[in-house]
Amino acid sequence: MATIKDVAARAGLSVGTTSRVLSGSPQTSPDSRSRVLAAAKELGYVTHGPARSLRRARTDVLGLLVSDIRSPFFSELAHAAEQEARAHGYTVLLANANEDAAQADAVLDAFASQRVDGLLLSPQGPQTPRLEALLEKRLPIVLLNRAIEGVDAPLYGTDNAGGVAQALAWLQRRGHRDVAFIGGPESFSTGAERHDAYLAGREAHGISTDDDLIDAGDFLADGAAEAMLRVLDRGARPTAVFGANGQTTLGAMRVVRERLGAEAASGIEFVSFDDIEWFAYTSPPISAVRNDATEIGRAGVQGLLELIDGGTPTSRRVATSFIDRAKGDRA
Amino acid sequence: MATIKDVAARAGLSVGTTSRVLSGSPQTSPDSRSRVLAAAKELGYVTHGPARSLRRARTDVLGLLVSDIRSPFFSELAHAAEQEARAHGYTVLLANANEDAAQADAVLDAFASQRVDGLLLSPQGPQTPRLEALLEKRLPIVLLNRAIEGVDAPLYGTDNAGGVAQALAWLQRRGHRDVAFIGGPESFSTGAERHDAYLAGREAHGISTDDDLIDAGDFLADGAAEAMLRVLDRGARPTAVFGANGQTTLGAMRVVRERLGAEAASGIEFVSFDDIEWFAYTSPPISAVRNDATEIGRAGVQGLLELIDGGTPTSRRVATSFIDRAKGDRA
DNA sequence: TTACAGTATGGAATCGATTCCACGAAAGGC
DNA sequence: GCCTTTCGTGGAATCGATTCCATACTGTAA
Repeated sequence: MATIKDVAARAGLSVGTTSRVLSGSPQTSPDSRSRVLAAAKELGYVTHGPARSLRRARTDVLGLLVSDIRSPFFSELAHAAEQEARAHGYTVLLANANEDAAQADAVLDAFASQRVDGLLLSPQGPQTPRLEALLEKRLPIVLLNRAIEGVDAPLYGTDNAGGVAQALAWLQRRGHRDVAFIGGPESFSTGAERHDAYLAGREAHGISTDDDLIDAGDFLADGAAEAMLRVLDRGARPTAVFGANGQTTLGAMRVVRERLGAEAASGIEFVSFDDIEWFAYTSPPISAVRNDATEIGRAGVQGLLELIDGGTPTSRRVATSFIDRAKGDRA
Repeated sequence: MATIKDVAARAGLSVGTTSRVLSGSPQTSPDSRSRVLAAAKELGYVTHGPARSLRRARTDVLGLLVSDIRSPFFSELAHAAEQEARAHGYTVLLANANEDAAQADAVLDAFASQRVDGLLLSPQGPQTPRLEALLEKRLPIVLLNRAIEGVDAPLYGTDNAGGVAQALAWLQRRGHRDVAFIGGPESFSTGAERHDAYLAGREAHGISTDDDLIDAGDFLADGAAEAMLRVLDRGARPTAVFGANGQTTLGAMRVVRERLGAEAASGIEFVSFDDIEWFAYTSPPISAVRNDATEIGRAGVQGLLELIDGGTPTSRRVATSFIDRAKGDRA
């Protein structure tokens, strides 16, 4: 591989001048500029990133840690983040934590060792020692989607309260009174926020305040199924079910179908926080609050870059949209 | 940030010895080992990756270039690749090419500059100059899922012929004779392989060889819809439709519904190359050949690591499985 | 003509690690 | 008890870039 020394030799100039040309310094003559560029091209020279990073004390690399890139929300977010980062000359290191604190810590170590310029973090559960160490070292960090207690970093996430309000408005429009709400874990800020917003808003939207209709799972299909089962076992017979995330709605739907039969199930309307492409294809189709993962990813990178540049970006809640898939009037 | 010099000073040893301890060289005494490790811990020392990379001429970073991480196939593949890489001490740089050659070239430049130790490439279309340059520089590269003409790199991908055979067997079992096949672009090796396998196998499975039943799109829903439309416009009335990838099947299904009505559509059986989670929820449910993206990602990384170690890994086609979602007997 | 400002350049120090080399001390062989 | 390995260590060179500093040169003003 050709180094800057080779380029300098071929151009008949010093490495100093060569470096200045290659990094676009104005302190260069047109003559040396053309000679250096020609030599670089002929040799197929590519800057040695690690060497440059060593000297400049920055890597132009951002770390992105998500819990699982396979989730549509995160893959959309990762796509947007990568595009936005690239548009600003940054490259993205990707890692999955798989909801496992040990793995998250290992990743944070690797990111720290790579000397990423900043971190996009979609945290799982609580604060970890590594994270604390990085914060102390003043590594620029932004949080995506979920907050972490005790971590004072800008947060870019869904407007959970606004999303729940959209769902409540829809439930009211559809004339539902007996609505089952299947929430997520209180330990996730998303779970808590959606739950709180629902409790705070239901009465104003003409929805029963009977707490028998409310239960919570773990944001996964099976946990949600158990929660839904508990609701039905309490004798509640809702006309609509509101799942606090995509998997939750699915799990709830499965149980309703199994316990009440497909016919009864198709008389019940479902609404989900989190839209999944194929909710249009279920029967009945599921209406949903759609997260704007693209905008969250983009905003997260922008905020992080601002932080890297020494600015003080502010957290932002990105608005949701509502996808109404209900057919016809309710009887 | 603490450097190895700080650690050495604190431990009262030279940087040489300190480095040996930290990188686990056997040439160290138990005494200096414990002193160095204690000092490192106290200072919160983290190896400076770029500096290490500069000296060692390797980065322990792999580049992963996919066309779009939002596709379920790629996000599953990326997840598996990242996990496998991490298990071997590597970190993964992720980039999306968005089916855009210019963007792919920009990414390859960035990867080259970062001096990734190897490249996992899910190519779009043909060879690009950058790729050629990297191959000439003998950068270890493996291809994922699609081949590129003229590029002699190990390929880890789906067993397209085997998958088509599974679909053909199913079509035969279900007693279909008039089967519409909506293919993908011939310029993609996946499109060409699936198409060829279908043509080669249909007769032996009792399927009509009428070419009016066959058309091709661009592997996207809209292009597939147009292809399906052409088939119907030719007067063909298939009892089953075989889509050469997930989006293709969806586009075809949409057109069948729109043109023949939902009732007629539900009498037609669909089978897709590429399984998508929610094919279970469509009506009628879609049977599918499932790609083992996880295994492809894992095998790709293993092959790449072998290549990096100077070995000569061999290409591998990963077997598909078949998800039969057909209900009951056909009349 | 002399002095001075402004540019372009070469040379050298530097970033933070790894690794080669040489040296002293301890251990083993006769 | 002397000679030869072996082992641990310190010091220095090195990786490939960037950037500071000093210098040479150009052109302008007094």
